[in-house]
Amino acid sequence: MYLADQLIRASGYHSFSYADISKPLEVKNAAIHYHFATKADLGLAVINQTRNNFLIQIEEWAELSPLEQLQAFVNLYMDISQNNLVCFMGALGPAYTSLPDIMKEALTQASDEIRAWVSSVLSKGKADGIFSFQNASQDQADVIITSLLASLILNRVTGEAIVQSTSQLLINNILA
Amino acid sequence: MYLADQLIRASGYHSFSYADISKPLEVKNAAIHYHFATKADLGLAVINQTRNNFLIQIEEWAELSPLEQLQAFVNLYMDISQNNLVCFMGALGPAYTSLPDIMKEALTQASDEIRAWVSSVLSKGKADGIFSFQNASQDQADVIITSLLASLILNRVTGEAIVQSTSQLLINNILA
DNA sequence: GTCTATATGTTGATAGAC
DNA sequence: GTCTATCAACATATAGAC
Repeated sequence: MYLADQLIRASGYHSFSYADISKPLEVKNAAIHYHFATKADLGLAVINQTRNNFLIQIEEWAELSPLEQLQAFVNLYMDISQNNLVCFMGALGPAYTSLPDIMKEALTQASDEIRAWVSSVLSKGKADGIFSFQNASQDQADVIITSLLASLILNRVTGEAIVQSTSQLLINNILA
Repeated sequence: MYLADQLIRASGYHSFSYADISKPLEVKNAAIHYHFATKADLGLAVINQTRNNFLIQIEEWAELSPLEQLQAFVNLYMDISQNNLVCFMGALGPAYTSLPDIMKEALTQASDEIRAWVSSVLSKGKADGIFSFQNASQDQADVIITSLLASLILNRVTGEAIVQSTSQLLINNILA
């Protein structure tokens, strides 16, 4: 599970095999199939675990200010970049059309959850007077999410710390 | 070539096979190998063709104003979204670590070219007084590029027209 | 330049013993 | 719950005829 997650975020759903998981665990691939009948089941489990982790996180952040919540969200991407990975949406999203249906559904639900939360944080911050922006909260949220997501991708392609500069800019841009 | 490009932008380098190309063309896979000895050669050709197209494009845009140039750049993403694809960087970047070395190099060079051009357009626009932003041109360019790139990804995952709203917001944000 | 034929490896997956 | 053994399908790639 943990390994599958790392492998997916390292290079995607189609780039890893049961052998990549069973070998490091010093187990046979049949053992993996016992826990996850098909590869789609494994992929789905990874998505849903990530969704669940996110829901737990934002629950823990409930008492923070909108700015602190946004900072905490950005820090998720920082952590991922330090492991030289991309986020699960960036890893699975581009191959969306080639994913099993059950993974597509879960991925779409995940995007809904993330977008709704960021949007709500921005709305609250705007109402509190800490954030200031002209556009709809959802549009502003989408700019932040998409930029962070692809910053992780460009981090690896360019070898530069793109996510560092973009995340700072994105936050500064909406500070009142 | 054209087909390989479409297939890569549809779901990535690892998701298509020689059969996906030879069948629609009503040819045998050996015929493809004649033109591209290895799959890596084919992938490299797709990247370099895209790079070349981009260099030709910005050459044609040379006489436009910085704002028009930025608009033209954004329109590239609009066109891609209408075909329900992602850009080649979004398709190949997440799988970067699993790509053949020759493709990695070309992809890194492509990112350098794109980032440098957008950054230069923003610099010119700022000098001309049409653009206004606080941060380094490269950082501002990176926010725009990453947001557009991942907007195409989220377009497909969410089924919504994310790239429409984000691109408008990104341009409005830097207008003087 | 495309074909047939084939080599060689890997994939996800299953049956049945322990 | 993990093993051995095996499967069919598919992958990339090559040799040699036309």
